[in-house]
Amino acid sequence: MEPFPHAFAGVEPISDVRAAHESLASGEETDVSHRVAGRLAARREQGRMAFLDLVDRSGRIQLQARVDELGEAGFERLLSLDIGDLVGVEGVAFRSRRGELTLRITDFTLLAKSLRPPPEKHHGLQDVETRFRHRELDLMASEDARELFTLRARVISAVRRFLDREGFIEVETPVLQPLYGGAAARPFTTHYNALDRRFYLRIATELYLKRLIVGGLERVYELGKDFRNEGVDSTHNPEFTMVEFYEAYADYLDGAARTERLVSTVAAEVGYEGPIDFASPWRRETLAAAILERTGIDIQRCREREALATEMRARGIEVQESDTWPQLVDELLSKHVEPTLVQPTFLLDYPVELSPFAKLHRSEEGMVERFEAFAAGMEIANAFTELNDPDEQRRRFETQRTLAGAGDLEAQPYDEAFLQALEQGMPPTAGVGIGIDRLVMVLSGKHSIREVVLFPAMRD
RNA sequence: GGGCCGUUAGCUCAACUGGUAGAGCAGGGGACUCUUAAUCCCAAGGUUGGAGGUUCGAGUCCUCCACGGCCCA
Repeated sequence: MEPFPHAFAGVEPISDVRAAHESLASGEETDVSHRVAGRLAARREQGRMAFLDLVDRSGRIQLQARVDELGEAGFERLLSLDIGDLVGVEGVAFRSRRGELTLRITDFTLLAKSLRPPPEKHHGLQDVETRFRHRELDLMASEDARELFTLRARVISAVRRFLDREGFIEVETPVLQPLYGGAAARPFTTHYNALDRRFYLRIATELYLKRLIVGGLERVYELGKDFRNEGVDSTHNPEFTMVEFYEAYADYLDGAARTERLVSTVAAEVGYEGPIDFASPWRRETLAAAILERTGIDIQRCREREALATEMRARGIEVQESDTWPQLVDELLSKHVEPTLVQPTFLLDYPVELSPFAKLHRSEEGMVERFEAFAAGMEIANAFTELNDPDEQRRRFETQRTLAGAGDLEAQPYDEAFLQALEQGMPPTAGVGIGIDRLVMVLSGKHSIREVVLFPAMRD
C-alpha cells in the first residue's frame, strides 16, 4: 500500500453528503455513491463488520466496512489503518438502524499515514501549552478550535467586504520601514544587509496610509500585521492584526458612525449571538466625563502632573513617581474606566498630550478629536480627525523629540518624509484602527488573545 | 519584575501523613456483521519537566532553574 499518494480527486465535503440525505429514514438504503476524504477519528469493530468515523473540515461521518463488500484482504487492510490516518473513501449512503447517516465503503485509499498517535479521543487535547505550540493538534482534536478559526476568517473577510462595499480600496504599505511611527510603542529592529542599515518592523500603518490620502486615493484601508516590542498578556501579542481605514473629507464622528456600522455588520454576517448588542448607535461619552463619573477626578481641572497626582492619591489611587500626566490619565482610563465598558461605547475627546497625530478639538481646549471604542471591557478601536496642518504636526514631533530625550521609549521619531507629505496638502480626514484579534475575542467570547491567534508568541 | 498554581505513559487523569508509580484512550495480540466514549479477554507501555539537597527510603519535603496558566506591578 502506497503510504503517501499524490492526490485524491473529486472529493465532496462531508457536510454536503449529510445535507443530501437529510430526509433519509432510519434503516433506509440508497444507491447513491459519495467520495469523501479526511482523518480517521474512531473505529468500532464488530468482527466481520466495523464502523469507522471520518472527519473533514466540514464535519464527521460514519463509515461502514463489510467483508462481503471489501473481501477478506480489503477488509483486513482497512482495519489495519490507524486512528489519525488520512483516508479517501468511496461509499454508498444509507441510514443505520440507530439513525446514523453512514457510507458503506466500496473502495478506499490511504492518503497519508499518521506516524504519531492523535490526541485522546474523548477528552481531546487539554494542555494549554501544547494547544498553542502545536495548534495542528488542537485543530485536529477540537471542532471548537476549527470553528473558532473559521470564525476568525469570516470576520476578516466580512471586514474587507464592508470596506470594499463602502468605496475603500485595499492597499499594502511597507512592513519593513527605515523609520517607524503611528503609535506609542517600541519597535522590533532588524538589519537590512544590502543597505547596511537598521530597519524596523512597523508598529502601525498610519503614516503611510495618510500619505496615500495626500496622493488622492481618498478612501484606503490596510489589514495586516503590526509588531510591537512589548510583553505578552491576555490582550497583547507582540504581532497582531489590525485594520486601519482612512477617509478623506470626514471627521472622527463620521469615523465613529462607520465603525459602529462596520462592527455591527460584521457581527451580523458571522451570525454573532452573544450578550453584546452591537446595533447603532453605541453609547458615547467624553473621556473626561467617563473618568469623572467613575473616579470623581476631573482631568480637565487637573492639567498639571502634580495636581492630578494629588487628586489621585487623595482617592487612594496609587501613583507611580515616574508617570507623566498623560500616563496618569491613561492609568485612570485603563484601570477604572475600561473594565466597566462591556456594551459597545465610544469615549470621545482625548488630551492632546496622548495623541500626537490627532487634530485639535474644534471647541474643547487642550483636547483633540479622537475616540476609542470599547466592548467587553477592552479597547477595540482608536480613531481621530487626522492632524493635517504640517506646522502643527512639526511642533508635535518636536514635543515627541523632547519626550524621547527625557527617556520616553515610546515617543514618536521625527518623520520628515511624512511632514513633507502633509506640506503637499492633506484633505480633512478621518482615520480609524480596529484590532482584529480583539474583535474576534469579543465575537467569540474568548478572554485571551492567545486563544484567537493560531500560533501565539511563546518562549523557546 | 512580584505572588499563587501547575508540569506523572503518545493523550486524559490517579497515587492519603514520605514506603515497590496506576487506570482509561491510543498503539500490539485475540473474540464478535448495526456500532457510535461499542463491548469482552491478554500482553506491553515511565529518567514522575531539569539540576541539586534532606532521608534508610522522595512523584510527595527543601533550594535553584526551565516552560506554562492566573493575578498584581
